[in-house]
Amino acid sequence: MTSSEGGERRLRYDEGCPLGHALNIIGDRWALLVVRELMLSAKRFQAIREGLPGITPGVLKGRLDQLIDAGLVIHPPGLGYYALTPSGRGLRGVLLEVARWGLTQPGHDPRKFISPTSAVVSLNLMMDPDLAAGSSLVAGFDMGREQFTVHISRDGRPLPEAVDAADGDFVLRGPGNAIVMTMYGPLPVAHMAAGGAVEVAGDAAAAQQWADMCATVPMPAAASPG
Amino acid sequence: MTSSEGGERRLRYDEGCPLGHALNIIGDRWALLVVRELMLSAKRFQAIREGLPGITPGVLKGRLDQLIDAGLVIHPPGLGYYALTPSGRGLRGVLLEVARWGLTQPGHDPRKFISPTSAVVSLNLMMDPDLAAGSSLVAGFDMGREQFTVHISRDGRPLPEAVDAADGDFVLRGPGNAIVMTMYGPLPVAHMAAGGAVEVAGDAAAAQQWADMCATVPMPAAASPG
DNA sequence: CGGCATCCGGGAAGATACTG
DNA sequence: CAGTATCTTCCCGGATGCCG
Repeated sequence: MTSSEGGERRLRYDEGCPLGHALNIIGDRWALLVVRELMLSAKRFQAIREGLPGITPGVLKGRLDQLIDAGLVIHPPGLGYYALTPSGRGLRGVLLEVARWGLTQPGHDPRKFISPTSAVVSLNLMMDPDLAAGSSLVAGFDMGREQFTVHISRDGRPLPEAVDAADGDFVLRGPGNAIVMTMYGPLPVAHMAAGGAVEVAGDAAAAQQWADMCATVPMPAAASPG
Repeated sequence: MTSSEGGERRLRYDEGCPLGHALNIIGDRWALLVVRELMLSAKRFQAIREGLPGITPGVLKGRLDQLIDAGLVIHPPGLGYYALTPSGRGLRGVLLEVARWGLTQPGHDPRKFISPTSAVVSLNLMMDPDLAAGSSLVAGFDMGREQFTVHISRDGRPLPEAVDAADGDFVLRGPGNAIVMTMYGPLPVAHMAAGGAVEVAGDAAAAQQWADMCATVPMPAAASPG
């Protein structure tokens, strides 16, 4: 009962299929969301909780133990944080593919809580590589406890990095929702800033340039004034 | 209680994140495996069950109802079969991405049951597009009740099709496991056929050519003779 | 206070038997 | 063949309490 127990005991799809095997490991409730929260940085128990509204300490502990047993997460004794292993980081493509499909499904409401990590990870879905390729813009996102600096790779993909203090050509400050609405919503950045949803520091034009490199999702009304 | 109930009532991750939204729809136990079974053809209740060892009628019915409510599956009244909608077929990439990751995880045992559909879907993971591109080979897989003919696209991807009677340059007959072991295992096709695991009809050399276009997974001992 | 362990209630999943 | 009915088991979610 040290914490290393319960590996693949439960939820066993008794199949040779790699899909079944994968789902034996990451098919449990909350599992993929826990992985998402750790995708960009190691975190302490409480920090993970803050990104997963509704999860209880017991369930989170259980899921973390399972992920540790499966080799996706490590928890160095005495240091008190949790981090992904290479196996866990290998789930990035899965996360993005599932989220990409989720975007196509009706009922998606971006006004609900969006965790800082989630907001930054979804950049990988929204940013258009063709538009972003070659850009040397650096974005900063300050969502309170969690802050990120995002560079752009040569082929136009965002390279997020968790930092202590967000920095870049511009910095957007606000909750995850507001940041997402500002970057992916139909309204210009200046309008969102004027509305008080987010605070823009640095080069406001650069912020708008960045938003223009991202796909636009329609907001379910109430976001755009008549 | 017609069958249209229970949409997103349960398992609600109350998030705006597209990942959470997706998992609200396909995060339930068995859900993705049910989708997999329908990926290549419409099926009747009992046929779906045969591809999901361990599922009980009640659970399968519940999952199908949920998928119907979510718009991923249709069940034309009176006809008695279930089929994917375009939304459901859109999960193909998710299935493959998850399975691809599953292949990298230790503990994967291809000797366990592999459903016919699963065996053919995994062709998308194992076939090397560079090796297969330009090939005009057509494979047939006869796994009893379920049979498939597989062409190869110009860019080297397999194009499976469920058929009544498998046909092609060669036809492999046997259970899913044996077919998978023959195609992706380290041993030559002729050896597997001699061992009685599978039966090869048609051009045996073509069958070996096909196997050579696929990646090889190591079998967990007992498959390769000392 | 953060990081859990424990206890309890509700409900989904598993097993089995049965019916239209 | 396509489910339904029932019973049991066990996970999830909520609250509380311990412990460094």
